[in-house]
Amino acid sequence: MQISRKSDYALRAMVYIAAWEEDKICSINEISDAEKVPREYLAKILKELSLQGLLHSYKGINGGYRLAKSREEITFLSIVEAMQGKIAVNDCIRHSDGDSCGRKSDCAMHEFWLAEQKRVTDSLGSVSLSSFNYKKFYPFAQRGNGKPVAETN
Amino acid sequence: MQISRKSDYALRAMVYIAAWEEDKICSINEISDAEKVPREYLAKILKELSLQGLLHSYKGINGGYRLAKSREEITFLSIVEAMQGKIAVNDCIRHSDGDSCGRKSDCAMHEFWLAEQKRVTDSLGSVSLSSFNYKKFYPFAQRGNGKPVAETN
DNA sequence: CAATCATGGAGTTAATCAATCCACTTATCG
DNA sequence: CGATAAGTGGATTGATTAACTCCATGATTG
Repeated sequence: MQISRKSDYALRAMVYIAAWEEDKICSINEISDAEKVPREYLAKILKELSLQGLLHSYKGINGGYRLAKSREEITFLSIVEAMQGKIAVNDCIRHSDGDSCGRKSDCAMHEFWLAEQKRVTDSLGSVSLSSFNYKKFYPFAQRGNGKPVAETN
Repeated sequence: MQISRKSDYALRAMVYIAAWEEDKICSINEISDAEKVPREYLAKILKELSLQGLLHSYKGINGGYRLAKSREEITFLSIVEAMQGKIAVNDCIRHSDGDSCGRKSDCAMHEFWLAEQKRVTDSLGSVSLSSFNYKKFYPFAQRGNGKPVAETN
């Protein structure tokens, strides 16, 4: 795998959006300012996240993004995989089309990496936008139109 | 992190060498043939592994490499880190010089990645050349000059 | 001294990451 | 209607790195 900066930006953006009440629409500028992520790059990322079904986008003035699913449904794994494709700890695992790493079934490492891989995906898959504790970092999470946020978990 | 092919080759080579009795010297050619790793590339890798103190090298005819430490002392983590440097799951962790990812202490993700990181290093650090079950893949591991191998664990 | 090994350095190729620029469209508000 | 502020799309770039490859040199042993 290796969590790319792109995934990192995506996670930060999603966590940021999730910190607000559900119907709040966050613009690219707002997020890039808050998270100190390059504006144009972030635009691509948010676009991709909506293509992947994690965000809804709104055009025009007052446009922006909001979550397309509930916070519980959006795991860190789903965000990372939306950015980088399926996670793979190494080549041996990446092309798991039977012949894995070109060493067929006699690859001494394959089984080991599979287990390692599972450990990572399980871990990233177990954290969602509702279980992640963002309140600590986003005091505004309690603001908005009065509706407190993340009461769902 | 991301386990590079280089690390993968290094692991395979180390596992191969560890499968033999302790005083057996394995040449680059032998290992590259057995593990189907590009000869010249493997040469660099083995060189580096001996610079890192994991292998001893022997020049001249009948030269090659053997383990520089006991199998218990050589963990997968130490091999991977010899190849790629300290493992880091992402940028946020990589430059952990206080200011980590440029977001100082208010980085919402830092703590999370640190835990993730620890999980990975603990895991790779818990497997050594003596605990890894290579016998399954290397029937010759019982050959050699009669001394059976890996009785140490 | 010749064969067989490791060593060292330079160079290559391809891919990928992390952007950046800019022209275009869309929606709202006054 | 028309200015404004938003997202969209495409092209392009610069830096870095991964994964080699070539080859000339030097050591060791029989």
